[in-house]
Amino acid sequence: MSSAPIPAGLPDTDLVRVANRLHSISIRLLRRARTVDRETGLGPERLSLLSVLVFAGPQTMSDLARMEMVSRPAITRIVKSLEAARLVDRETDSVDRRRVRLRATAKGRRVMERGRARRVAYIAADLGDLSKQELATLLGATEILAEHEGHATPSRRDPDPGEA
Amino acid sequence: MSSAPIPAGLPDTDLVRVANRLHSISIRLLRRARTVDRETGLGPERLSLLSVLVFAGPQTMSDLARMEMVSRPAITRIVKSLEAARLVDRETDSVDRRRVRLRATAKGRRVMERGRARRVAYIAADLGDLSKQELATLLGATEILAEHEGHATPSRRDPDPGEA
DNA sequence: GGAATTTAGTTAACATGGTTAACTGAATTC
DNA sequence: GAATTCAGTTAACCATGTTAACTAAATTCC
Repeated sequence: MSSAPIPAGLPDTDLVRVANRLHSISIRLLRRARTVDRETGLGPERLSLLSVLVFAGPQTMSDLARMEMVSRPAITRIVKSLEAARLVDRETDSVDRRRVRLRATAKGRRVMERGRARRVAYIAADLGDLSKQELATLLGATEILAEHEGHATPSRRDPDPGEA
Repeated sequence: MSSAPIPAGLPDTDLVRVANRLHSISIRLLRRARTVDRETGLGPERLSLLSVLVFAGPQTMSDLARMEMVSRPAITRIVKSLEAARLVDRETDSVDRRRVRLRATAKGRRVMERGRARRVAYIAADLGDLSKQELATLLGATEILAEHEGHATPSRRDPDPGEA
């Protein structure tokens, strides 16, 4: 009963079984990890946007909207509040003056990094009782999945992964 | 470049590396899977609540609030809209008439199940180009993680390096 | 070169979901 | 049986999402 059943209509193959488990596991893992985010004083949307700027570097408003898969007005507002908190700053593009380049400030990077450290520490603590053997299997599996990210099938019209 | 770096302040052990990778992988996996949820016509909160009722069976308002980690008023509102859509129905507890038992309707179960099938199919398609060998590793890893769910350590407070 | 169009971003009006505080009514305690 | 506790709702408010309409800069095109 540790895993949810294969959804009706899908074949019970190894591939589907893995997909199904990864799905359930990811949901629970993130749900738990999220509980430590309170200490950042930021909601999920701001944290996510900040994380894009920290890990993917400076971006324009439209870049962020695409990456976060939300509308530009939504980005305008979130950026505004992050600027007010001095976590992000903006600079008008000197070539195309319509464009705005957003960057995480040093404070923004610090907040982000500490938040992620808390999450990862939390997850690690949660995995703490695994055997050496099990850990080795997980290391291999996460290697595969992380590698797989790079050449993920662009088969569908999915816009952009984007961190967090 | 496939995985995010270990957050500053954490030791570079296998355990932390696995935790870190699981974190990044889960974020990206769910973010992509979520894109197919549009077809359900429901937002994330309603879907999540419906999924609890489908997979964990009937629950009271307070149960749901606890499980979803939101306030009871928030649950009241979401349940109301799910009832309006005939995805959920309520029944007053005959013993304790303060309590309300919420259940997914047949329609609710159908919507939920199809939504999950779409997600899992999407993830499976995304993993489609893995080798037999890799798939075997993932199968083992997900088995470990799914098993591990049961006895998750309710972590105590982590050492806090002090934010600026 | 200048009008028309496209592009980047903002503002406005609105819907939804989160919160806390205050309320209603049922169950429990004393 | 009065006081308290408990389950759920309502109200007022804040944050975030949307679309439509706007401003201003860049580009197209005659």
